[in-house]
Amino acid sequence: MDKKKILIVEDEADIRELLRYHLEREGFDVLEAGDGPGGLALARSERPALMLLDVMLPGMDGFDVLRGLAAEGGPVVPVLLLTARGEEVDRVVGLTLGADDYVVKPFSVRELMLRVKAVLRRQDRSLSGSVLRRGGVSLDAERHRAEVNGEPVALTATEFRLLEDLLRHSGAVRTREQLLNTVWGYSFEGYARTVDTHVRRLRAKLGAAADVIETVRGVGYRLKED
Amino acid sequence: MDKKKILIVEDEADIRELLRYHLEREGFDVLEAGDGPGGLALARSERPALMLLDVMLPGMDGFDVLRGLAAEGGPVVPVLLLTARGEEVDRVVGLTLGADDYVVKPFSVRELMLRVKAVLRRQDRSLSGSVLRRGGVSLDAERHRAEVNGEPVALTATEFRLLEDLLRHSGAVRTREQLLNTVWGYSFEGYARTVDTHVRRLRAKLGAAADVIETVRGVGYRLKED
DNA sequence: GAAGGCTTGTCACGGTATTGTCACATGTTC
DNA sequence: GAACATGTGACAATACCGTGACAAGCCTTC
Repeated sequence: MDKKKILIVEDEADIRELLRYHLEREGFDVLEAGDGPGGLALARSERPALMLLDVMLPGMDGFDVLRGLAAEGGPVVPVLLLTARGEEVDRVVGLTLGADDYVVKPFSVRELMLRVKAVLRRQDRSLSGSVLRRGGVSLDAERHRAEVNGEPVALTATEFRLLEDLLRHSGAVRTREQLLNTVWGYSFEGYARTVDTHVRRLRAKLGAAADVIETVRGVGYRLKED
Repeated sequence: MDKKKILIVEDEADIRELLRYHLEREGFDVLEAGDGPGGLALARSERPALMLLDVMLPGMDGFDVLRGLAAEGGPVVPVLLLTARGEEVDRVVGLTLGADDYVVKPFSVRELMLRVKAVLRRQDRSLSGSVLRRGGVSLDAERHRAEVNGEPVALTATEFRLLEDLLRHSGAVRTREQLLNTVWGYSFEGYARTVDTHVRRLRAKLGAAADVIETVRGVGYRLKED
């Protein structure tokens, strides 16, 4: 799972543009639909991680879209509603129909982004427990604690994210490129072999369990399977 | 155990409807009142497990209701306050007057439900009241009071909310972003390092117990585990 | 409503842990 | 052994956090 997909359903092109700009800057993949039926179709085919849904749409409005989603029964698409100010009743109906949250227009971009992340975080958390294990290594993302054979190990922020990424992809090879993108962020432009150095430091701190990180020559690194 | 009763005191019928819908879906018995006196009467006669109380009510407002409850002396009814955005002062007054928690409107339904359950859980667990503890630090949300090794400590509103958030997530790392979102609110647009300053002030006031707040370099802050 | 104190958000500074990069050593593949 | 990939040690730049200071806002008090 790389970039998360976010679907914007909004009839005003300006606002779509604005949202796309900011969402992409945050590292999301953006899909757009200008009306209800288009939005439903994309939600169905692309299964976005989140849908930003305008209530006021010509023809099939936001509520109809929500009903359409509910009618399908399949995996739920989280929805963040965009409502115009003062549409009190609307937000009530919307939340009743299964939206996860809503933002009132005109919204501050910053606030919207925060809510987007909040909804996604909730989603993530409900999916995966926060303690990762493999071999003698365990890592608690929420508490930001790492242990080797029960002994706590002090990792720096980068080392922690690196180990977390490897653990989340246990058994799969991670190329230096992939690691740079997820651990360092999409905007990092640097020496690919920086990864090597951090792997080294991580191995040193893991001590006895250093060999859980395998080198895959010519490709990248991988966490040893059980 | 039969269903728990929850009383909604709120003048807007839409919102009552919304809350009833979701609460019943979660398996609660729902009672409604459209004004303060009605709410008080129902609280008295039905002894609900929890009361969702809007602050802005015509005539007798939420605070008056809280005072009314306090005046009775009898078994306490837990209260979750619904306040409008920006009524900062209200929160403090409300918590001082004995509310257990508050939610800022416009709220996300999911968040509200989580808080409802949190308050009920707290109630179940500790008949002794909603006191959070860790190390030598104890914090009584109901009375808005904090103690270190039995000695009362005077905290400002922000310090209190900060410590409360950390205590509620004991052991988990809270990033500056998360803290800004929950302690300061989504609409706060400001310097992330404001958090640092408040942590510093909090630590200073905690004196001997200052080290219960751990710094997790590159990530955020965390409350020390036992 | 003026004065003063308290609270709060920002900022700049400085020490320090962390981080990225490089040069070179070592290892692997053919 | 050549060509290439990864490991290692060292080092300078950077990021990060704690701290002191300050101004604006707010509340209380007179």
